Amino acid sequence: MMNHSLDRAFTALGDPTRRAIVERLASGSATVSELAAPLPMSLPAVMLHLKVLEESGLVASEKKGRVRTCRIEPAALSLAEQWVSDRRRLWEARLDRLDAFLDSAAEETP
Amino acid sequence: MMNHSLDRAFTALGDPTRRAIVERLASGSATVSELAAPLPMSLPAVMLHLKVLEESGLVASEKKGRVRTCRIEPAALSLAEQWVSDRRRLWEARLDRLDAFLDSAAEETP
DNA sequence: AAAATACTTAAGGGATTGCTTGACAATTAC
DNA sequence: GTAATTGTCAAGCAATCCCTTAAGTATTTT
Repeated sequence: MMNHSLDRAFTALGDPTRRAIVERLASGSATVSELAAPLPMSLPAVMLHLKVLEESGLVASEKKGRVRTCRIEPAALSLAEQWVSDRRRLWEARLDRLDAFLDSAAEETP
Repeated sequence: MMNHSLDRAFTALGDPTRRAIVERLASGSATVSELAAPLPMSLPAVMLHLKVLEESGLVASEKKGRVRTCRIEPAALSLAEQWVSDRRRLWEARLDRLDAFLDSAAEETP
């Protein structure tokens, strides 16, 4: 499965500026200017980051008048979260089985 | 907090080859050659991906004789998972509060 | 000791990323 | 209607990324 949307989601989250944007949006919607205000870069640069976030599906936005308001898209976050969670659980299940094996082996040769 | 380790973890997971490696390792440790076998690229290329994964903390490895064996490092996976989870929950809690507000508002003007 | 195996390092090249500045809408306020 | 606000587009540039091939090193195997 050539999962393009996970590519984009994880790559988007790999940049500290974009994570800061997601962090800010997690506590409520915000306009482009509001998002840009605390960031140490030009407005066009922030726009580019927002574009990446939108293409990844992590963020959505609507323009009303001259103001664009952005919000989290929880489904995409959930997808990324799930991928990591599934792999970690699979690995940990393996470890559990190994522990169980070692324990039973120890019982047999006390 | 300038979270460098999350940068590396998410960026690492943003590449499909590296996700394929993590996927493979989730179901058990493997040598470099075993990891490289199904991948459509040269061995040195795979080594570079492994280097990125190790620097991100997602994967660890040990060399015994001439064979390097790689394994998942669940703590780093957990960290990434947690970051996404926390933001999603924060956002969803907001949505819940909004629903509650709309419900109570509807009760007051029936 | 020679050959095969398993990995590693180095050099380089083409594509992508993350910014910048400058110019240009489109909308709202005065 | 003029000016301020808010966002967008375009060109360009330095750094990084992902891969290649070629040439090693270290460890078995025969």
